[in-house]
Amino acid sequence: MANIELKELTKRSEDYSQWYQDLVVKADLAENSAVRGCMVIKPYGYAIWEKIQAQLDRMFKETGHVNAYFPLFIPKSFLSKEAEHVEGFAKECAVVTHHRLMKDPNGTGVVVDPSAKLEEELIVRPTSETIIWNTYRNWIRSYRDLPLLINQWANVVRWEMRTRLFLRTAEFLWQEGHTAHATKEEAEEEATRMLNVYAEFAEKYMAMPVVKGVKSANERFAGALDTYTIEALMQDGKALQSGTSHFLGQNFAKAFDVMFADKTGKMEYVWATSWGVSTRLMGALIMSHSDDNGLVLPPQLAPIQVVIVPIYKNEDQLAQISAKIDPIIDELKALGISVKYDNSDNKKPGWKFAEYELKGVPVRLAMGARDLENGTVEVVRRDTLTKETRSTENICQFIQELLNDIQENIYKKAVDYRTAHTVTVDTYDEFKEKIEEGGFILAHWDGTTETELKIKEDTKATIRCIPFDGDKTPGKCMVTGKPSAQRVLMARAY
RNA sequence: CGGGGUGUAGCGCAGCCCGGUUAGCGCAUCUGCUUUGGGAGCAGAGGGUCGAAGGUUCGAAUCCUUUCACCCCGACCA
Repeated sequence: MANIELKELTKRSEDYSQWYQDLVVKADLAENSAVRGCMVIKPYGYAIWEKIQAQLDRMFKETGHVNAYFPLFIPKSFLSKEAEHVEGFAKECAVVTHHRLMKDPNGTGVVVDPSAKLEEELIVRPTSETIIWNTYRNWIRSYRDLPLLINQWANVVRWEMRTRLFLRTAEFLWQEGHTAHATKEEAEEEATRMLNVYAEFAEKYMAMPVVKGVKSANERFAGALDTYTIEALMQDGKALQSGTSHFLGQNFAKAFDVMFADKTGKMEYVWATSWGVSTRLMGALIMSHSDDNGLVLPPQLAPIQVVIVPIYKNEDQLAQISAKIDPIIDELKALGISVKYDNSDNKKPGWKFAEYELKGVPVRLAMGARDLENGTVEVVRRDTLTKETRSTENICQFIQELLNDIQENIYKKAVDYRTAHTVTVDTYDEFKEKIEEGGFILAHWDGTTETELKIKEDTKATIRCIPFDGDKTPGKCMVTGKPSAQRVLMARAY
C-alpha cells in the first residue's frame, strides 16, 4: 500500500486543470524543460505523436500532397509584406539579432558579441506562409505549374505569455500545408477538402467528434479570407480548436508577387490555402477520453495496443507462461497489433496493472498459475476496466475485435458527452446562465464583430464556428434582436 | 504586465515564525534475503554548494537587502 505518489492523480472533479497536468507528467508524455514555455516530449508521448503523424501523412499523400522543408528563419522584412498577417503574429515572435558569442570580458561566462549583429534580423517562424510564398514566386510561371500541393512537418515558435503542456507551448510541432491554385474555386475546394481530412482523422483515429464550420471574421487567421475549423468539446466543458484550414485568397500571392500565365496567356495572381494541426492534438486526445485512473488511448493511436503481464512465483513458472504467451504474441503481431510482453522482474503485477492503466494501454492480458491450469487468460479493457477470464483458444481474434470495439466505444462515449453538453438557447439571459455550466451552446447571432466582442466581454465565451451542418433555420440575434441566418456554435475555449 | 505562490538529494516535501552539534522524512536508486492474481516486506548503503549574491551574527536553510528562476490565476493566442 505504499508508493502513494504515483497513484496520486488529481481527480478531474477536484481540479480539472491539475488533473491534466498531472496526467501528462505521470503518464510520461512530456515535461517542462529548462526553457520557459518549451516542453520536452518524452518517448511515450512522442510515440503517440508519431502515430498521429504517420496517419495524417498517409491521408495527405492520398489527397495528392507531397512533403518539403522550408527554413526555420524568416527575414524580418518578409513578415511585414502582408499587413494583417504581421499584425496577427508580430507580438509573439522570437527574433535572432546576432550570430556569435564571445567570452565575457568581465567574467567567466559568454556574452553576445556586439560586432556580430545581423544586417537584417531573422524571425523564428511562427508559421511559414511568408517564406513559402516568397519561394513559390520562383516555382510558379504557368497554369501548368499548378496546383502546387505541399506540406511540411516542422516546429514553429510563438512567444506565448502563458503556456500549458501540449495545449499551448512556445515551441510546438505541427504540419502546415501550403497550396497554390489557378482558380478561387479550386482553392476553396482544397481548403474544404483538408478540413474534411482533419475531421475524418479526429473522428476515426482519435475517436473525437468534431464540429466543422467557418470562423467569424474576428477569429479568422491573420491574412486569410476564410478560416475553417474543427472544434471539439473537452470533458471540462471547454472547446478546443483542433485544426484549421484557411482560404487565403490572393493575399499572399499579391504580397509576394506570385503570378502565373493562364491558358490564354494572361497573367493572374495565384490562389492559396494553408492548413495545419499541431501537437495540440495530443492535448485534445488526452482530454477527450482519459479518466481518474489515467490515460485512455484509442487503439488506433496507442503505441502499445496490448500489454501482457505474467504472474509467476519462480523462473520455472515464468518459462511455462512464456511458452504459452509467445505464440499469442506472434499471432497478434501477424494481425498488425502492437504488443508488449512485460516480463520484467523488478515490478510486481499490481504495479504493472496500475502503470499500464495510467498509460492508457487499451487491452491488458494477465496469465498466472491459475490460467496455466485452466488454459485461460485474463482480459481487461482500459475504457471500461472490465475483466473477464477467457480460454486462450481464438484469443487473438477476440482481441482484434475487442480493439475495434474499444475504439468505437470511446468514440460513442465522447459523442454522448457532447450531445449531453450541447444546448440551444434563445435569450441572452439563458445564454449567460448556461455558459456557466460549460459545453457547446447553439444560439443566434447578428453576424457583427461588435456583438461577438460584447458576448466575449460579458461571458468569456467566443464563437467557435458557424457550423456547416445542422439546423439552418434563420432567427433573431439573442443579444440585439437583429436577423440571424443560422445558429452559431459558442463556448468558452482553450 | 497585474495578482498569488514556490525554490532544501533524481522526484515530492518537512525544518524557517522563535538562528545553535553531523540538515531530516517519503518515494526512487544500489546490495542481500523473502515475495509476486491490484502500486510488496525486512536489513543495509549511496546521494545536499538548502536558487544566487551581499549583509547582520561567535554561529544563518532559518533574520535583513538585492537578484534570478519556475508554477498557478488574469489580459493575448493553435
